[in-house]
Amino acid sequence: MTTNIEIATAFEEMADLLELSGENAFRIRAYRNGAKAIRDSSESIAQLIANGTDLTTIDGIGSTLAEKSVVLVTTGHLPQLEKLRIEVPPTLRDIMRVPGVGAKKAMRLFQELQVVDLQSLRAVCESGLVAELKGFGAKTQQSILQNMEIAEKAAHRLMIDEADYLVDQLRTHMQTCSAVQRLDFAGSYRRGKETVGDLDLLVISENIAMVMDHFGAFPGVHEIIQRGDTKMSIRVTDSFQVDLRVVAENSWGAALQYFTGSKEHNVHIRGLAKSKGMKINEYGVFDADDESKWLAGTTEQDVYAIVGLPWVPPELREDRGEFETGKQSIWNRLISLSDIRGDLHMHTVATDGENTIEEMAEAARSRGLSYIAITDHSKRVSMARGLNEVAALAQWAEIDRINAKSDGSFHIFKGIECDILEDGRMDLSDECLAQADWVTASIHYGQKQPRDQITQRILNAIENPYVHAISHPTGRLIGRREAYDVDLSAVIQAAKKYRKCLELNANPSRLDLNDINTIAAIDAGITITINTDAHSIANMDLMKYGVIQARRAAVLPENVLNCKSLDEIKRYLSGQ
DNA sequence: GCCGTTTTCGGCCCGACTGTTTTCAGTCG
Repeated sequence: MTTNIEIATAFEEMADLLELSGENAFRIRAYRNGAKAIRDSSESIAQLIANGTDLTTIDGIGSTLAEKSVVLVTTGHLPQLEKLRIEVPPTLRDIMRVPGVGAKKAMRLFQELQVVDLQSLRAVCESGLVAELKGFGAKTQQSILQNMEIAEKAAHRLMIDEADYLVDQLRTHMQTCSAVQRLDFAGSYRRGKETVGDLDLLVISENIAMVMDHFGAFPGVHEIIQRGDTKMSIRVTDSFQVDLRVVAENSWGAALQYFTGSKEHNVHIRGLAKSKGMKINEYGVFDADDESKWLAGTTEQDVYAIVGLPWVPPELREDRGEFETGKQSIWNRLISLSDIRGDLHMHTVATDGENTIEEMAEAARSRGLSYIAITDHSKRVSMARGLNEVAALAQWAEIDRINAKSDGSFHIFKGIECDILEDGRMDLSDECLAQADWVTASIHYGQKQPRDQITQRILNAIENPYVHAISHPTGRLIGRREAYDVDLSAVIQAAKKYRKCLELNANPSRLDLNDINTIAAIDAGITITINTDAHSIANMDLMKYGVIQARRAAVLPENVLNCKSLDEIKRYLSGQ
């Protein structure tokens, strides 16, 4: 079955190839918008088509893209795309990824120097032919050569915890500059995206030169890409770009709003302003008829208020419905880290963890939690010395002894991360699982199985009366491994029917469920868990990344099982 | 190509920086 990602990818390629052909810019944008709408859709487009749903009801999909979607899903081919691929070499898209080379330059390089890919681009740069092209010049040729490495490394993005580390370093460095009056990080980092392609640093200062000098002296700086009157960009190690923007005090809110994005969110809000006779840029909100008339911009709240919106939490600024009235009343109740009362997925030295049960419990207690579940691996995960029935029962007996010594303010639940075997059975017997307080089921092996088989395995686990939750339900590892081919809507429906939980795994390399799948789960009325899957005490600090991901799906505390108090969750687990 | 509380045509977000120009095009975010 054609996935949403496959359809979106086809439309994105259409957009790129149309852009190379010099098509109308708005037509290109329509393809990109359509691709985003499909990528962001929590429902399977192929399924919608199979159900006979009219795709033009999706915002951004008109009659043309709807028809092309149907053709692609039903035949597996998109004739227009295949025709474009003949007219324009698809490998020119790689050239467009070189910073400084867009569609126009790429197409001229192709037409005048027969450049078709990065390799031939390098050749014509090194032979000096590019510098002789009208409008290119020696500097352009030189910068293309320098930037090719970045394109060859293929869009290196930082995971959210790596970005966090870099932000800390930059913040510490910039705070020692006396000219900095205020600073914050905007962009996708502020929106809490699971990976970050660059960082946007915003500063208020009256001495721009001093701030820029200080920025350029950041110890990790690799190269200064550009430096203008208000904007400067550096590259830090591993080709990662950091942008600095220095703004005046009364533009702070407008600039923070502008640079937080997303691009789609900003396009939407500026269109909204325009329809109300106003213009928004990074300096403020202005009267469209008299642009000298400044209306707002000191705070983000002011910017949103003047176009008739409440302040939008950054995590929700993706143009996924945040402008619709009716969705906004819950924003002040979005989940935050302090709502988390427990952690229901973690490992100990009994399998592949680094700490003992008591150490994990003490670490959780010191982080303000009132309960944990110890969920070591089951025997199938032999690499981690997974527990068999006897070992599991022994561990639970030990947990009973530890709990018996407790004053009752903190509780350790007897849990297991039980493998869902390749043949669809659970790794431990029902008799054993029945004695656990908490069973979370996972797939670790047979991840390449076909869709029906993988889906059926997870459905089996959901139907098992002793299983409470499914861990990392799609198995993806960000940047390393794709999700397994699972029919998640079937999983969600089953979880709904059997009142089971789905996990949002907070580990930054998992964050699984992702934001879109979490939206789908919450919309279906599923209770999720947000767990660290900690293999050490230090890993318990990863909870915040799961919470950020949940906020991106507008999750409220009542949607999350481990936001329940200890008494509440005891009642829940005893089935009352 | 999409869209509509200015609705079936005529719009579609906006500005900084660079390199190449001699007033601007291309790229980027």
